[in-house]
Amino acid sequence: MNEPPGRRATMKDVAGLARVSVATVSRVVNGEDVRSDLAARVSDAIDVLGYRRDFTASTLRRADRHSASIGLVFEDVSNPFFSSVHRGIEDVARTHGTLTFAGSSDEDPDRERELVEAFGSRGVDGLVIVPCTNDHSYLQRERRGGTALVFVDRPPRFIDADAVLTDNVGGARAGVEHLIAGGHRRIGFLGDRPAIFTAQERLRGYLAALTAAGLAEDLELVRLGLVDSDAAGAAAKELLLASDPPSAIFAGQNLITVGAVRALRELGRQHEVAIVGFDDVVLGDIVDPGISVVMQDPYALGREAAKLLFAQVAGYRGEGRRIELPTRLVPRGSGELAPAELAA
Amino acid sequence: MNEPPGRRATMKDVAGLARVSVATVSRVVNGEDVRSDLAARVSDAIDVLGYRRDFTASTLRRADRHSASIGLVFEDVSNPFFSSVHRGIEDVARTHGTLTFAGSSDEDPDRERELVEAFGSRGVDGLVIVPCTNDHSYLQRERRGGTALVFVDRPPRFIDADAVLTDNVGGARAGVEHLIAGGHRRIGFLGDRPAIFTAQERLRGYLAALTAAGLAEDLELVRLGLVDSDAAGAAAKELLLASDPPSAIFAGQNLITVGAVRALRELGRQHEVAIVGFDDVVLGDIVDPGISVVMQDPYALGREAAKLLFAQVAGYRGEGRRIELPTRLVPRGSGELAPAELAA
DNA sequence: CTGAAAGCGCTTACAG
DNA sequence: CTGAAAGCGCTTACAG
Repeated sequence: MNEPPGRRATMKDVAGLARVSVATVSRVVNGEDVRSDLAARVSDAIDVLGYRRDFTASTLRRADRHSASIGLVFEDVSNPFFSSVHRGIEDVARTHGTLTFAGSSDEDPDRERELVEAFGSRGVDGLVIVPCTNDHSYLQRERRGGTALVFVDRPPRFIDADAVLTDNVGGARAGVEHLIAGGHRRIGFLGDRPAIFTAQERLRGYLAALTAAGLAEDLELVRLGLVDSDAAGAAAKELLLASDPPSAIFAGQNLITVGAVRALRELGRQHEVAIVGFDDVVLGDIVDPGISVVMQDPYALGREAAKLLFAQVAGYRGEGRRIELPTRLVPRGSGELAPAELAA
Repeated sequence: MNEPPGRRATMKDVAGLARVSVATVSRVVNGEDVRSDLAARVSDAIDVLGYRRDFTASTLRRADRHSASIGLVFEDVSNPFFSSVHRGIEDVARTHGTLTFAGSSDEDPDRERELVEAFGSRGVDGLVIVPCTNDHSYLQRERRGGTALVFVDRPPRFIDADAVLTDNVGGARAGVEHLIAGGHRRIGFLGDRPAIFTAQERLRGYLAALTAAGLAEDLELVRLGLVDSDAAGAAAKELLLASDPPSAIFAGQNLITVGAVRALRELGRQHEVAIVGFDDVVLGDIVDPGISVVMQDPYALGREAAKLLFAQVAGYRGEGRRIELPTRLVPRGSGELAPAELAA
């Protein structure tokens, strides 16, 4: 580590060594036509000096002004759902020679705005955002500055923008209908914070399934605001230990499913109480019983969002587009347990 | 989406509206002392124009030349291990007002170098890298340019740099010794590609445990190059269906553990063959039997790496430092199954 | 404290 | 095709 950090070579240095103008160096670096002997001298000088162009400086002066970077705002980069979205975006961005900034909002609106601000001040070409704010009109400023904008997982509010979503209502409804078809009449719902769009939608799907089957909704069976696995586990226990407990549970999200499944095991009732979860969970096929889930495709969510984003960067200026990706019900055992009355 | 993307306001625009020089606007933006009436005019103009400083342009001219951005090179941003490292780095970077680029190399040396190149040309202040190349001397160029550099999960080769690693040898050894203490004499090893440092080290730990116990090593029991869960599952089956099969398995990594556990279930032998895995796996406590693991702490790996990185950014220029984080053995059932001879 | 000027590293009209 | 000059948006000596 002992070498002093020397100054990085500049185009001027290269030009001096190659005895040409900086304009010529610029042309060589950018692959424009240059007389071959000059080009050779420039290439040699570049090698000797270990020169590399400062891309951000070039962005400042270039006609397109593209930074070839985009910013991603997730709830948490380490949540498997979002990290798959991330990878989907990265793979598309790579084909556009674009690098990705990523950051976690932790569902804090201030953090979200700070990230957008920081990305914006670094001149990103676009923003992919999983919003936690209620009002997204503040993003109008980025839009006016020419920044592309796509929402993923949750839709825009008070701004017209592209969005890529999962069919949350349909997915939840299919999961709950599956339980109803299995004979269940009392089905609990464990959900995330009601402020979160996907949590609302999945609750809607749950209620729609009940209504369609002519089942009364019992708000005693609905628990919201479950922020992590532990909260979900506690809520599941409460539900099951109450009088007139549900015979089945619909879990609104991966961490909630994990918590609920743990709770069932702790009560020793994993073979009695049915459960279907939204989102796949690792090892869900190996647990006994296997965990039935409504799968969504986070990688595709990211990939589609990135495609829309780069269409904007390339010039698309139409109305906000909306893509809704389907879900898939995967029965593995836990969702196929019969209610106790029938089993007996 | 219909508004035309207007030009972004510049300092010059603000200066014009506020009837001051751009130098004064710069001073206000940077919180330096400015006469209060001028400062007020500038603030008003900033609000009216929706002005925001171009941070990258300021980096070009600023004395410190810091871009307040760093680049992360992972194997895969969506692998739960790396995404936890990512989050650990992000949380420290945030306290330094620094944004993070992230990219996936997929164990492709060319991809790794491309990412480093791209980050470097965008002037990142530092690089945190999980290398897949054999020779890291190419990073000397970044170092000379003043870029901070920290290796995480895998050590530097042919360059002296800071590194944050897990005690892979000790962790694997402890896991295998646990199986030996349970009475196992034939223990299989399922490992990742032998080119990967952590795979080598964990194999070393496995062999060290055998040697210390006076057990002969049988290369028939060692399967390497398992790139995903499916490959690991196939290798596990092969091992168990051979003549003279092992009574226990040590799995070198989270995806391998998942594949091996699936294979055991498919063979219906999950209650007969013991298994210990390196890395925790989601729901590992819920499967029957629970999956015993050697846990490492990816979040801490990221956090410590980022601390070293920012120490360099702040001026540290000493020898390469090395931090090795301990592992923790977590028995959950699968690692405590007795060998068949004893059980019978 | 304030402003005019120079300059960070680069690209781009503009002459030649 | 090549080079001198201007300028991208900003900060920083330098005079006043």
